[in-house]
Amino acid sequence: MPVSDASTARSRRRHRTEAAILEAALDVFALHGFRGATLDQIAEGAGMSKPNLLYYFASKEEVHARLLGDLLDHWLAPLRAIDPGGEPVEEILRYVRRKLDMSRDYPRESRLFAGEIIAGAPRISDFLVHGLRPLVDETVGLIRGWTAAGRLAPVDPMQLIFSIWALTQHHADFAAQIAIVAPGDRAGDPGAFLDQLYRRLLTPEAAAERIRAG
Amino acid sequence: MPVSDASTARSRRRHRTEAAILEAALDVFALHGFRGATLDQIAEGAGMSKPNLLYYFASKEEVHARLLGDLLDHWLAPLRAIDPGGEPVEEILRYVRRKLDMSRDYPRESRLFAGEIIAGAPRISDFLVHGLRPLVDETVGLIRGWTAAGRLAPVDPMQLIFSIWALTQHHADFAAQIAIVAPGDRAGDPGAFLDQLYRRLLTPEAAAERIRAG
DNA sequence: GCTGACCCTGACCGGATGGTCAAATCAAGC
DNA sequence: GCTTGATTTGACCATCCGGTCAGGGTCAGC
Repeated sequence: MPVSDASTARSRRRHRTEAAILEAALDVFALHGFRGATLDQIAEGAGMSKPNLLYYFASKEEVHARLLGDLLDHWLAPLRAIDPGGEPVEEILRYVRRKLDMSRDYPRESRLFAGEIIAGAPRISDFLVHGLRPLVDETVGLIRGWTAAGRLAPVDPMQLIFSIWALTQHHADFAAQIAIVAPGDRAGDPGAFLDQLYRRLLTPEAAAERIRAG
Repeated sequence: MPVSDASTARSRRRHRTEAAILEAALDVFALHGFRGATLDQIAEGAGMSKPNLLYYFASKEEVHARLLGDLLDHWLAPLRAIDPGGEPVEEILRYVRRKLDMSRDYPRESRLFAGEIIAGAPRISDFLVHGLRPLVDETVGLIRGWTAAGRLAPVDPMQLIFSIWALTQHHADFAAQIAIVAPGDRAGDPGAFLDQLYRRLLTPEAAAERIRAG
């Protein structure tokens, strides 16, 4: 197992170095966007020289593409996790919670994505067209079905999805603003608020009355 | 009135040139952020040479600062327009509508602001601290009063304000994503959706009944 | 048609930026 | 300890960037 061992040890080492580069690159790209980021800054953040960084990644674009690729894999998971067989309101609330968790746990990824969209999505339009759109279409159909069955209050499904994206990503993308306007504990709990908001919006009238009567 | 005429004619001409520069600069800054924007690109967009641009503005920072200054004046207006003497739900819905109108009519300004926040708000923290925060605090107090008087369903006021910002700005900041995921008429009407959403959330009657139901 | 202030630009500068290269260093197998 | 391939970097390059400067054009007032 000499060759195999050596190769895996090397590959592990290589993997760690790449991870350090991607980590530093995420900081810089999330803060300044693709054009505003510099390889020198990324290399410094990763604790190495610029030529060494370019030994692991062929170009600035490649680093950026790798980050986006890794990110977009995660991006669709919460949408996919919606269970068509579940209770509609609870399924959507679960989706909201997952999205909010992602914003809390991966704020830089969220900002990277936001920056890319603001810049006109030049590098991720393929993902949006062939990855996100079909899944959204599917989910829109699912929501329409739920609404038609009276298990969900009648809402515009597309707008509903957009609203969830907006409300959850906001906490990551605009963290700097939130930290200034509502420093410390004054911000309240986004999770509880969103739960309340979507429960009120989505609970069908019949169910609401049943609860009222119950 | 020779001198006066000449001076106003010149000032008018100067004003037009500055406007052309700011117009082009808004395009570029909104798309690529401060660091990603270049003076050459702005000058080309404004149809002039870079040195001429720098004849009107001393530096890249000055162009950017001017854009932000002009923008931030507009930014607070909708919040200020909330009438403490009005009907709570309608006042907040009016605020939502105004914010949504701004996102529709000034999407580049919205993206400029968003990019600045994502970048850590290095150039607008003063505005956030001394302009936005006090006004938000005031509005939070107003909402608390309304809630205490039973004229508004009990909601976290700060979270309510954040949600309005998120939901309205989203349509400008993420326009590229929306255009791809829901091209053409499939997007529905954001105004109607937000109206429905906030009416359900804020109308106190619903809250009372929900509490009754326990 | 001369003057003087304003407007505009080509050429240029110093420094940053993405990327290359040859040489030095390191780690692992013998 | 020697070899070999993977890793790392200082020096360098072409280009771009923000900004300067000297000079030329424009135009209103005389």
